[in-house]
This record gives sequence, C-alpha cells and structure tokens, in this order.
Amino acid sequence: MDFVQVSEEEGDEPIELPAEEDGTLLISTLQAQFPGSCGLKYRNMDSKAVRGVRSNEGRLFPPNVDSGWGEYVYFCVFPKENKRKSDDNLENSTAKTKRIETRLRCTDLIVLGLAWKTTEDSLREYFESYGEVLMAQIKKDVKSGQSKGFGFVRFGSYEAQMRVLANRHLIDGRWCEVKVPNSKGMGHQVPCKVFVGRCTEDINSDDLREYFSKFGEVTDVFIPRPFRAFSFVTFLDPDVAQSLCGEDHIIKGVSVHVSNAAPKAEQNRTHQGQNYNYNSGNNFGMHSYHPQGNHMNSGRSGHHRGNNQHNLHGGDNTAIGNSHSNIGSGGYGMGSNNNYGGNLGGGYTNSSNHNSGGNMNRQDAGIPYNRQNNFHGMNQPHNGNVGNSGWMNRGHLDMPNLQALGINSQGSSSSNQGQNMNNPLGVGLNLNSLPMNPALVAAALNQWSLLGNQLQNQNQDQQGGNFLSWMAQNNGGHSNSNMNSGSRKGPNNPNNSGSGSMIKGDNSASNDQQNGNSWSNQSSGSQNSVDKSNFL
DNA sequence: GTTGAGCGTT
Repeated sequence: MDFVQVSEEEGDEPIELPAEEDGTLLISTLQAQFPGSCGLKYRNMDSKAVRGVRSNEGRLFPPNVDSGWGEYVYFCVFPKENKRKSDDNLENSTAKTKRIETRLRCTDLIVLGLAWKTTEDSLREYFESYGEVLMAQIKKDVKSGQSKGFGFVRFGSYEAQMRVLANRHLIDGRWCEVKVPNSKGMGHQVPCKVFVGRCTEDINSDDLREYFSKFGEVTDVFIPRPFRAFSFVTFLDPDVAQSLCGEDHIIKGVSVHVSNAAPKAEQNRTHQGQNYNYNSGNNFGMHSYHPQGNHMNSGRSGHHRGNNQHNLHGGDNTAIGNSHSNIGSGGYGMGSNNNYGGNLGGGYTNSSNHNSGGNMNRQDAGIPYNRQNNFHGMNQPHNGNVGNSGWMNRGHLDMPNLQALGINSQGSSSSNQGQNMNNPLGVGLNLNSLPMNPALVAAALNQWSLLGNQLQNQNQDQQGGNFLSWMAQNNGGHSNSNMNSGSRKGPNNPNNSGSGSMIKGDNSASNDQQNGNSWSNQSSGSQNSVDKSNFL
C-alpha cells in the first residue's frame, strides 16, 4: 500500500496516509486526520512554488501518474473564504481556527431505527469509520435494558458529522437514519448548496465540479435538464458555499453568478414580491446537514399580491420581469411534479400528475408560508390530513398561505383536471391563466428549494444522476427511504389518490418508489422538510 | 420473550 505523507501545514510533522489501490487518496482519509481539510498541496522542488493536488469526486490524485505521490510532503488545504476575498492576511492559524470552529459545530446526532441488538459498542464501531466518535449511546428501557431502537452519536469533527448526515447507514442489518435531534435548536444552519446562475449550455457538471472544487470539496452538481441556464453546486462545507455566494465567477469564459440556493432572509424585507416567509419551526428543511431547519428563519410574513416585477434571484438567474405569482401556488408538497416545461399551477393538494403536458405543480417561491399552526387549518379540509398521517404528523412543513396571497390555484390545465384540488380560498389569481416564464420558475424554484429535488428525480435516469447522493445531502436520508430496503412500513400517503405523491415523489420518473404509496411510506413526518431541504 | 415511529433521566 502506498502512503502519502501529509502534514497540516508546511513544515509540520507529516502523517502517513494510506492511498487507495488506484493510487488516489480519499479526501475522507485525509479528513479523518485533518478535519476540515479539503485538499492537498505541495512544494514543487523545481519551481519552488506550491502546487495543488488535483481533486475530483472526493479523491485526490497523485501529481504524477507514474511515480505516484513520490516523496513529497503534502500539506493540507483548508477552505478559507477570506483567502480569496480579503487582503488582510490573517495569521497562519486560520486553518486551526477553522478546525476549532468546525469542531464547535459538532452536535449530538440522533440515530433512528437501530436494530434492537445494536449496542453502544457496535454503534460506535460503525461510526468510527467516519471519524472520531466522541460519544455513542443507545437509549434503553431503564428496567429491561432493552434498546429503544435509537441512540445518539457525536463526532469529533464536523466533516465526519456532515458525512454521516449525508449518508444512510446500514447498522446491524437495519437502515438507520441519522439526524440532528429535534431537541437541538437551530443554529449554524448554513446551506451547502449554491445556485449558479447565467450558466451556458456548454458548462457541464464536470466543468462546474472542477471549477468549484478549488474552493472546497464539491459533493454534488446538478444541472437541470433541459437547459435552463442555471445549476446547483453543493459543497461539503457550507462555509465554502456561503463564501461563494454573491460572487461572479468565470467558467469557460462565461460569467456565472453564484448565489444562495436558499432565499435570503433580507429579501423578505426588501423585496415585496418575494415574501419569503420562513417558518420558525423545525425541519423546514435546509440541508441535510442541518435538518433542523434553517438559519434564515425570519418569521416575517411577506404578504404578496399580484404580479411583482422582481427578479427572484437578484438578477443572477433568468427570471426577469414576471412575478412569482405566475407560478402555481399549488402542490405544496403533493403534486408529483414531473414536468417543468410548461405551466405551473394547480395541484394544490394531492394531484398525482403524471402529466407530460408541462404542468408543474409545486410550491410557489413567493408564497408566504404559514406557520405550522396554520398549516393544519389551511389544509385539512382539502387534503384530508389530520395531522398524523405521515407527512404532516409533525407539523414541520410550512405551507403556503394562499389566503394571504389571494392566490387561487384553480389550475385546470392539462391533465391536472380532476385531480388538483382547487385552492379553497377561491379568490385571487388564476395562476394558470398567467403567462409562464420558465426562467422565472427557475428562480422561484430555486427560492423555494424545490427544483433541485424534482429535477433530480426526473433526471436521474437520463442523467444517471445519483438520486441517493443527492437526497442524502438533504436530510440525512430520511427522504431516501423509499429507496431502501423497505423494511419499514408506515402510513401511506394520506392523500393518495392513486399514485399521488409528495412533492419529492415523481411518479412518472422511474424512481423505485412508484408503487402507489408514495414516498411517505417510510417517512415519519419530517419528510415535509424534504421539499426544501433538497435544495440546500 | 413481542415492537419499529420517534428525540436524549445530562
């Protein structure tokens, strides 16, 4: 086995890290020893310059294909947002500071669905493959000592934590969910995903990955198809993502604009047409790494009526001129949303739209969302949810406050007819009667963090997209559960009218989940957050 | 002795 000598900083004593059979070094291997590091560099003997090590797909490649890693001592690269932006050189302890910061962000993680037989030892043993495990405990019945089937684990590095949250886990024969516990407050909820606007068609995912990898490990790239002039890049480290937001970057000669895939809290205040009324509840669903919600909860209600002329994404996308109110307000979690080419609208509830005619039932980016209390009140009469039917039993999802908007999603276009429930509020806009601007939709979807999910679902076949990996980034995998072994049962989609699905469901795509019950089968209610979380 | 959505005697 080949070993690579790595030190945290140039001049430090190196640690030998094992390379893989193909000669590459896994970033995870690197990070096991150097939490927070995202790459390697080395001092070139000839030029005396520092050279970076090629990084791709979580692997670091030796500088020379023949001689491999050679006798170089490599030192770590840490993502540093200020490195690129500021000229004030912080002390060279930035990396260490960074590590401390990340360490501080570690939190206990709940592990759900453990086998009864799983012990604290076996739990620890399992998770040690991700990094240092500071704590592993199984919750047990005090009398019998029998496991309650869940436990907690805490990691020594944030990276390990993130990786754990980003994956599903087969522990002692059972697929387990790992999440940030509900008991944890929000905080540090930083999205890892960025919206890259102004993309051209010749910028492919490899280009994006390659380009953005220099700022930190890229865990996912998603380009909606058909081409829509934007894409999403997900970083392992939310700080990296954050650091890029607001910047213009040139990729293949094209100036793209990076912005947050999440709506900005300030936009609530400053842009009337945006109305990002974030909930203050849990699990609105940002990134999987932060499944407890997001850091942008403002609780402000942006009430919005009519068409606004705001670009939903501040000009970094193609949405111009129209208002998000063009976008259907429907389908806030129910429509299967297979389509993205045409009209948005309708699908207020459980429309199981397999339609290929271009309807898109989905949430509106600009709709103020109710807090969860309203959620029930708003929707019970229409979707039959009574609060314990799977997808809403924990009340995490904020729902669009259509009433506040006066939006009527009487979408009757295409095959939604008969399936969409009309907006019961019955007043306001007929969304389907409004002109559709796909670019606007893009921006809107971006804002509500829904697009990525849907399109990903949609495209997983044609693109060979990794649905799991995508989903995994989003909420600790609980939303993936449709694809797992199916060892759990649960409530069916409470709204299922036939093949109705949740927003993440894609009945027409060849997901593994299209068995009529929709993805809610295994979800425990927090899947509400999926919608959003898929984006962040 | 069974079970399978959840949230931790700090």
